[in-house]
Amino acid sequence: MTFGGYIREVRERRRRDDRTFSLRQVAGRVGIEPAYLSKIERGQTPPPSERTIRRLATELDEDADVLLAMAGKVSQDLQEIVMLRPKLFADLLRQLREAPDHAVLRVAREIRDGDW
Amino acid sequence: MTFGGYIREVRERRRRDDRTFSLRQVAGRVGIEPAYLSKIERGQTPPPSERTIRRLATELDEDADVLLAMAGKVSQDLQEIVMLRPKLFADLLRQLREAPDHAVLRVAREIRDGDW
DNA sequence: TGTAGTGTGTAGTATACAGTACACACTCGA
DNA sequence: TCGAGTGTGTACTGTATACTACACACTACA
Repeated sequence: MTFGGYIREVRERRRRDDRTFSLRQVAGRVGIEPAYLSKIERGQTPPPSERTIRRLATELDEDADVLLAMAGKVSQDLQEIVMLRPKLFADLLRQLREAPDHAVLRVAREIRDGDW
Repeated sequence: MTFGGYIREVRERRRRDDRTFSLRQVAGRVGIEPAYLSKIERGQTPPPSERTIRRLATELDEDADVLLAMAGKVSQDLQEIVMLRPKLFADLLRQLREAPDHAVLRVAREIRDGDW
């Protein structure tokens, strides 16, 4: 699924029971030109900036990290986490690349439960 | 420590026992113009592309992920790992943001030992 | 003393990023 | 039927990215 196509799909779905989800009105609330959003949704222009994607996520009630991923981006705050301890997190991520979801989740849970 | 300053430091250190680590020769081997490397080392221009940073890392025998971090970047391959399962890894990284190194290391070890 | 090698100053370039601005044709309810 | 609202085509803009090209002054040593 492409970024633009997904945005269009979600927007039109929400529009069915809320008329304010027209392309023009969403663009207005997000703070971009309608023509630009139109091009984004049809994939005629690459996905917008992180800032704009975040606003779209809020507006459409979608997960920002997922939208960013579809746009080929990684959230700036996550990048900063990695950059603070690059070796540590680079190794960890490469270890976890192939690990199944449940293994990663367990890891997260263990850490959260704070048995440091 | 800035990216450029660090590169200069490492290069000059290596140069002490290997004359081929002059700015010009390193630039030549890395495939960029000497004037450009000079500006990078003095911070007169922002750090170069990931590709060029990787070559510098190889040439200077430094860790690419660490150099990239100093340059304010995160390796593309790591970004791709996150983008494949954005929610999963976004949550994990935010959980681990404050976790001490040893806790993260233990997690990595457990995963590596494959008790999925 | 000249020439090979050193670092640096200045100017310029191609490409991508992240949009704006405005006009156009269409539709649909009052 | 007309006017408000809809999506889209075209043209343009400012800024950042990632460099190249060339000339210059200095040093070192043969």
